[in-house]
Amino acid sequence: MRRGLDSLVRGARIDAVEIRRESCVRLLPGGAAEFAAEVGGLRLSRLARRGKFLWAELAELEGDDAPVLALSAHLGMSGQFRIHTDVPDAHPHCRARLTLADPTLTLDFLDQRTFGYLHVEPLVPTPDGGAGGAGTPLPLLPASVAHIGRDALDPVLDAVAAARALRRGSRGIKQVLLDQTVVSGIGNIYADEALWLARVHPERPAHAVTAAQARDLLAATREVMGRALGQGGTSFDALYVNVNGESGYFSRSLEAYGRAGEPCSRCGAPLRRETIGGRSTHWCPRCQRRWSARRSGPRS
DNA sequence: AGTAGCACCTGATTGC
DNA sequence: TGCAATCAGGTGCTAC
Repeated sequence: MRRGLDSLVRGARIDAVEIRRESCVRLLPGGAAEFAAEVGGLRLSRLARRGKFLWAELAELEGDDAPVLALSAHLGMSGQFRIHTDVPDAHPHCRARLTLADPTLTLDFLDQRTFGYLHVEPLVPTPDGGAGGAGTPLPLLPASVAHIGRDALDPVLDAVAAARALRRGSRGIKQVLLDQTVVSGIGNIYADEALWLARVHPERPAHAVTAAQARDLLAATREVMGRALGQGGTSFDALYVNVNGESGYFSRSLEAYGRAGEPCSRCGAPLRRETIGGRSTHWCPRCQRRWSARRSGPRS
């Protein structure tokens, strides 16, 4: 989504804002009026993301002052950005429409479940030195993004520190993978896929994960997310599409997620599904043991 | 401080 | 056919 937006809207001027559902700008005290007043007339500059948070730096039309504001967004469960070269009738789930100039485009924010939002906020320095996540490194992050950890695919991610952080606490390792303050960008599907690839049980307490497993998990996460990105994401239906309304293909490569009852491609055991921590969780009961397999071979 | 539980929403699908 | 229950890719707040 970031790549698609960057290639199409970078540099465009925001000429008009139509908030079609007030709650999509709920983080602003002044609501739709404040949003429109803040972003109107500014230019969408670099598009960046960290984890699932996406933003555009907002540049003044003239002068080359460093941007101090960002138009940020979170897609929640069902958010989409769609770009049109004309002005079509708005989709029923269209929550906001930005009219852009230079180039002339219609940028729609769609969100069926309305957990997503648009926001305008200052860019602030971050304790970790700041990097824009996968994509262009940035010195600053939007204030609401400053609390999350570096993206799993961030080239500047400290893998040693991240692996150590994954092993802290009593929570199941899947919960820790989903905790965006540890490493960001890992969602429910990618957590299940990474755990399957690294052969780690989702409920293993974080402190019982070995250093080698933590390294494997991080590597598996990067592998899975990198491959998914290469295939345009894991979209399976019209709710999950890129800026042109196209679906990704990674759902065809899933090994665990959504495959309950099907044989594990490694060992043939039927995959299990259970709700863990409120999230649907899929794993192979043979490859992914809650506790390490008993040491084999003779003891001395 | 760390963690579990729940609220926030709409719409598609499933089951009676 | 109709209606209610269930489920969905995420985050953040509150209470313990």
